[in-house]
Amino acid sequence: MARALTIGLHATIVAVTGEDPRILTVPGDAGVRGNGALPFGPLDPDRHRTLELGLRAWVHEQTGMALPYVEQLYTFGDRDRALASDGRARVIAVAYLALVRERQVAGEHAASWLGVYECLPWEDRRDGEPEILIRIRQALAEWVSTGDDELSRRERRGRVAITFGSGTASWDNERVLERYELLYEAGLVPESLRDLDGSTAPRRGVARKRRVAFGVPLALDHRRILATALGRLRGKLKYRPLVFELVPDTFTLLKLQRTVESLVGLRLHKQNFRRLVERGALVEGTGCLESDTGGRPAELFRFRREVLHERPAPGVGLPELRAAR
Amino acid sequence: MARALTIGLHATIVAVTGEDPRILTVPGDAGVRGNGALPFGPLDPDRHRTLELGLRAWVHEQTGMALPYVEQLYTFGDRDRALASDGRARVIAVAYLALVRERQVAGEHAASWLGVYECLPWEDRRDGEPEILIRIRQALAEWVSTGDDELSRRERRGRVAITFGSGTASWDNERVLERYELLYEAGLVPESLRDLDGSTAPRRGVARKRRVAFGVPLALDHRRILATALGRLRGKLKYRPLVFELVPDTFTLLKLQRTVESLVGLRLHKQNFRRLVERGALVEGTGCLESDTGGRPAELFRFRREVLHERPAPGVGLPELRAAR
DNA sequence: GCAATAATTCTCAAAATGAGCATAAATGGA
DNA sequence: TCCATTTATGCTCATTTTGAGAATTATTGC
Repeated sequence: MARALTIGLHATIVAVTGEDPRILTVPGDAGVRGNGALPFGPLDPDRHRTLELGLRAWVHEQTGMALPYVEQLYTFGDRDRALASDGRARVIAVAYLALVRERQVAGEHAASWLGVYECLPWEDRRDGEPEILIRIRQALAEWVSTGDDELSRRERRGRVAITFGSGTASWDNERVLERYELLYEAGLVPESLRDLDGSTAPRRGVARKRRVAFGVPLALDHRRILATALGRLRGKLKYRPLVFELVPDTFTLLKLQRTVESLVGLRLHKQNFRRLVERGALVEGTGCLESDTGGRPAELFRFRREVLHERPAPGVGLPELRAAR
Repeated sequence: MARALTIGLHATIVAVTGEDPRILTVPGDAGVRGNGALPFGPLDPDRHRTLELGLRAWVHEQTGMALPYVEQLYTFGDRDRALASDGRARVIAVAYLALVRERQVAGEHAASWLGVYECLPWEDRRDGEPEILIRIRQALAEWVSTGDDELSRRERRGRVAITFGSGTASWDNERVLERYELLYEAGLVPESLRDLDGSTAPRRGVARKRRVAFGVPLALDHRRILATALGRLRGKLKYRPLVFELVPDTFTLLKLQRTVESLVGLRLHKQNFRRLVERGALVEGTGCLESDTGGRPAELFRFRREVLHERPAPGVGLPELRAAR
């Protein structure tokens, strides 16, 4: 009989608290769930009629949370992806992205919120280039220079330039996964070492013996899943009105902007942001005002759900997102 | 012991021949592979190091084809998705999209090309609205009117409007899957009937007893996978230079345009298409000319692979694709 | 040499984008 | 009370990007 197969259902549950994007994590078991893990559990072919229902069931069990917005993200199936896994079963992971409004976790559950940028600190450029990038660039330069031959070095240099930008070259805020995977390969992230240690067949091309390690890791390959989720979310924000899943029913335009900024990791031009949102007829004012703004009171808006039924690509939200200067 | 799990690896292999997008199909076994099927086979946890490698292995075995471009599409896991499947094992499908240049299938393999728009005829709007849409609209109108109560009818009407456009409302060429699923639910596609027949637990909400049936079906849920693939491809063409996977090394700009048009199902403005491609520095002229154009000879161009290393979002290709009038 | 057929170049108006200035409405001191 | 400060909101303006089409050029088949 061939090796057994299991399907893990994984949830990246994102909320934005204040100006911080967070994900919901469950405590780590020894080994498997080292530093906190995404909520996950195996698909039960008998109980779960669909993958998404199975995911919702596990999330509810582990965190008490019901998920209003869920979309499938990616299916991870590399043989060595679940090294820490006990037995010899091959574990495939189907990962989902869920968006919820900021809220407390019910007391009985051990789940807790973790800042996205604690895991991926180099992704937050709202205050300009974060200083950690200086050290990352240095470490990457070293990795480039330790390529075996000129060809390999050139290839490495190219990849660094595309993902992390070179000098003047620009930063593509959607390439979250590519940046993470580059760091992984360069051995600049604890997971690379961890995976190498227990592994009989080390991943191809992963550098050994490095000591620097950027960002807080998660259990297993969950930081990779998080990177996938953040990249997807950043992309989709630009053409679908997803932000509204993350803010309360009524909100000021600045609050909306801050929420978007926190996710895309960039500052936006205030007046133009407002223009976009209003031109797209995505929101409508409630007469009410929010007074504790620190200045002139701001009007409270609500999402016009109708747009979903009006325009064919209801989305936008934020087309042509670019950094404000 | 719980029910067994299997993972099927499915490939939607797209090529464009002349002005016709096609997919590669393998002959249908009795039952499981009724009208031709996408190439697929189960993941072998022992042999296949990654899902993608497993997919490539199966495709090569069944069609002799090596795949230059492959991307993961979606994972389908509904319990009733593989009704025709023999045993009681639950089959999850991981579907991939592959792009290849037009070419013959090696003789020894039974695979053959099938027109995408034979399966999804309502998706081709290059010559304006195809007439089949008249009949589809009629059938959908009937489906709307047979809703149980006013609420249900309104909801149905809304969905029809969003997906197939209502009167003046526009047609979103990316909503391929939503259109297919609507037809499925309305019982306007052979699969709905087929699935209902053998089913002990019929899908929720699927209408029974209809006789109209639009488009050529594929085995199992493969037409659903095809719809997913076409939608994804249409979306991605707009911001990534995928077309170049589908055309020969050198091509005229019109050939490039026809290839894009065939996939997006719309006509484009010739001069503007050229401007986009050239402004994006996606191509460079070879001095050579193609003479059998029927008029003035056209210059042959080639894809500038460098752009992948130059710009961060190398893509574009065709932003803001809209129908030419 | 002439009509027909396409490729290729240019124009031009309309819309969208990027950036910034100006004004309005609150607050907290002096 | 008046003023500096703070933020919301409204408006302008140069630049780019679309969308659409006219004009020009190079071949082929009579």
